[in-house]
Amino acid sequence: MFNLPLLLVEDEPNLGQTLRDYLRAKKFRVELATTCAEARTKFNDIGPAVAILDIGLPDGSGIDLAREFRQVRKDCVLLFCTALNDPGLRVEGLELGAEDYITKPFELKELTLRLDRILKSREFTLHNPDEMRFGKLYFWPKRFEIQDGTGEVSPLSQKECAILELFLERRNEVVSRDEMIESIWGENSFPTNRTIDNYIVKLRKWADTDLTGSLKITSVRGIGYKLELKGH
Amino acid sequence: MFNLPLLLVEDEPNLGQTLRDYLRAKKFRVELATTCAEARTKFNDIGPAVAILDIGLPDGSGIDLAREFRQVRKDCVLLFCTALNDPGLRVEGLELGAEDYITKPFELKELTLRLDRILKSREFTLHNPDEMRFGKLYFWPKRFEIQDGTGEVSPLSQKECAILELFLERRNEVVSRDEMIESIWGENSFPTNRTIDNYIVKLRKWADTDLTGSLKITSVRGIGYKLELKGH
DNA sequence: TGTCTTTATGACATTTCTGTGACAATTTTT
DNA sequence: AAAAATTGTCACAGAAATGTCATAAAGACA
Repeated sequence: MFNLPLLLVEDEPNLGQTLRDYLRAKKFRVELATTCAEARTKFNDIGPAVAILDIGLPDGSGIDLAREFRQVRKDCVLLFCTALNDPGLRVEGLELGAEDYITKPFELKELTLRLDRILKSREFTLHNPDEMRFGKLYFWPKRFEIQDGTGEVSPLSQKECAILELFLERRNEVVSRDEMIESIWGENSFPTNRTIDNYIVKLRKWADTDLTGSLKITSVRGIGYKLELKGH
Repeated sequence: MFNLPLLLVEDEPNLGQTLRDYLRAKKFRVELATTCAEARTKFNDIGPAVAILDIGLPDGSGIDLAREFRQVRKDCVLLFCTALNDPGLRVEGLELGAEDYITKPFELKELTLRLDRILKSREFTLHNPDEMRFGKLYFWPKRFEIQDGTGEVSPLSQKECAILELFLERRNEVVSRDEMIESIWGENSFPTNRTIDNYIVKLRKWADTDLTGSLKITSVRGIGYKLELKGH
């Protein structure tokens, strides 16, 4: 149903894994991190639409983490969950734009009820973001525009847009040709492989301008392509 | 600004009055009740858009109260605030459709932050403005007039107005032909593509007078048009 | 009624997109 | 090492969408 990327940051292994499994059963694409450092890496990997953050982490505070995430991805749903029932902290979290703040102990059901409520109200926004960012690439789907690593903004055609959106929704994952065709051309249309390759050529023009060379469209022979950010 | 009717149910006099004053300062029309009985009366009196309920009341539970209110007024925003940090109760409250659940102690700021967030998501802020501005373009929808980059004011026809309004509501975003037709002509009318193109021609006459050339109507092939302000 | 505006449409030139083939480069298989 | 399969890239042509003008129908207004 959803398949939204979700980052779960929780240092207590037991709780973390329980939550992860539970959220996966709820059809989220969950990555679990146990430290701030790991959280940063995985944040860049999956570009989560939702982040559930423990506040007390071994190498830092979830609040600081949230602040960083906010800068990168404005529309990411932030949710704190912590044992500290400290009014000051709660205010700080909410001022940061956190969607919610759950105090331990809580029941799994409470978490999902709160999540459901948030997601319901933001369903449209989550699936129609104004801006998508990946490395130095900025993409504005509603504007049909992209900004490459050099800062130049260029218009995109309908198809270019659709393909780029696919790649950014599934960043770092391989998207097969069949999936592209089905989701963009529809089942009744059968473009040549060359057609897709050509759009890849075009998209590479933008991706390659990330001068660090960390953003790449890689071909996976016989399957399809992936847009990946290396070196994090 | 808001002046929304709000029912506050809190039996502790000190906290109740503080909250009431604070919320009044925030431009809510607040009624304070200290018992379930009083709450029922005042609920019927003011028909609140928001109800903030303490759970532990002298003559009953805020949860039961909420259940009654829900039946009468489905769209009322319910917000529990209580000293009991009981996961079971929280779940019960949220299942009832409560918008949020605050645990004491909390800061006033937290309450308003949460309120703001809820109200924002319900978009109480919608209104139709007298004046819309974009770049050097001024548009007065109620007067059917536009002022272009040269300062000249011109009258607009009904359709010109409607289309311009759409563009200004969604500035910088692509508006599809279908959206325009649906929102302006209605679903039963099927104007030719040429029809829309021609209105675009007319609107461009105004947009192009922004001599800096930063205001433009751009076509996105196969989709529609966008009115964009470049260089900002 | 006659004039003026609004609205819708058609004709035609122009632009842009899109898909494809040709061929080179690369990887895999034999 | 050669052959086969896949992918990278370019250029091109047909198709489709758009830009623009002229024009006709339908109202509005005096």
